[in-house]
Amino acid sequence: MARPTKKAKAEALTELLLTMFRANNLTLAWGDRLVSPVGLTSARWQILGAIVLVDRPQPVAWLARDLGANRQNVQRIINDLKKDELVSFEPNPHHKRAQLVVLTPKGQQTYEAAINLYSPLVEALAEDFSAEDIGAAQRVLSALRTKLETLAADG
Amino acid sequence: MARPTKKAKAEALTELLLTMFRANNLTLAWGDRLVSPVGLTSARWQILGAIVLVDRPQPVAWLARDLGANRQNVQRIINDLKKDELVSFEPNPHHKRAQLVVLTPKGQQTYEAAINLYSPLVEALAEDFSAEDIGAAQRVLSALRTKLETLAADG
DNA sequence: CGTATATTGACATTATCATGTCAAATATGG
DNA sequence: CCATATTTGACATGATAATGTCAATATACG
Repeated sequence: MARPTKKAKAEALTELLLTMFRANNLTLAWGDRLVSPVGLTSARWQILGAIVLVDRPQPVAWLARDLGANRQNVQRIINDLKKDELVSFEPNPHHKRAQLVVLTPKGQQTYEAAINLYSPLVEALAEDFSAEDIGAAQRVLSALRTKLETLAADG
Repeated sequence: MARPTKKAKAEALTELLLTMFRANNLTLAWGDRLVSPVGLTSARWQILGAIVLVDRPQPVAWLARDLGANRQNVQRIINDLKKDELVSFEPNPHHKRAQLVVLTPKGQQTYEAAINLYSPLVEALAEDFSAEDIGAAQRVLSALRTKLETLAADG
């Protein structure tokens, strides 16, 4: 049959989800190895990235929401980052307890070093794919994300 | 410029990876909620699926390799599944210690119940995507997986 | 057969994640 | 202003995952 049936599409999506689980874990492991020379892990790197990406410094709970992650785990990792002097807290004029998280110079250097390790490799990796396929994959996964976020919120 | 530059593709891939992290976590959480009525979790469900998919019963270590997961964690989960009488061990003619993992009738029923919960939802979810986009996403992620598996093995 | 190597399950340890609770601080609605 | 609900960081606890080690077993190779 030319037109894909409902079931065929559902099976394809199932296969995609299983592939995503694998690719996700492999990517995290790859990231761990990649940035370990600068003392980071995938998790710490992601959190540094979240801090860099926001326009203005935010408290931990906001960063956690941005990341779609657990507030408590983000807190723990950011506390670790503070011990390593990669981030520091600065007073929040709007909230006495919820301090703002900012990168220290060391934190900025570390993040840049991670990016410098990452950039050439992701460029090489991207060579293997067409821009169209990457775009299609992005469409599917971000739509999936939106859908599941809605489901998680409502129901 | 019409032709996507190296950097543009690399940025698109980076964005895709970040989306994948989110979609992966949301999918696992969704799966946890989905199959919790039958006493499963995403992790237990995946392992049951691996047991079902293989033609012939396999020992724990082989299943772990199939899943690309930790041998020890799979062992722990399968031990839990045995306590719940969803799987049982049967003697392996080729190996005295490495027993073969098989589903019990209760395990089969539970797995089928999970599938019955899952099927209509994944069909509904698949409606939102074109078969072409799903295929493209599958191509990208499985190529990514292959690439990273190679890197992990060599490097 | 005999030896070296690899595999496997059991066990222990540590790290990471998930979840709930609490008090302080803030925001909201009268 | 007051009462209530929400947010936030701190803390505790249990679940899950990652990593290393060990003895038993199996495999490969002379």
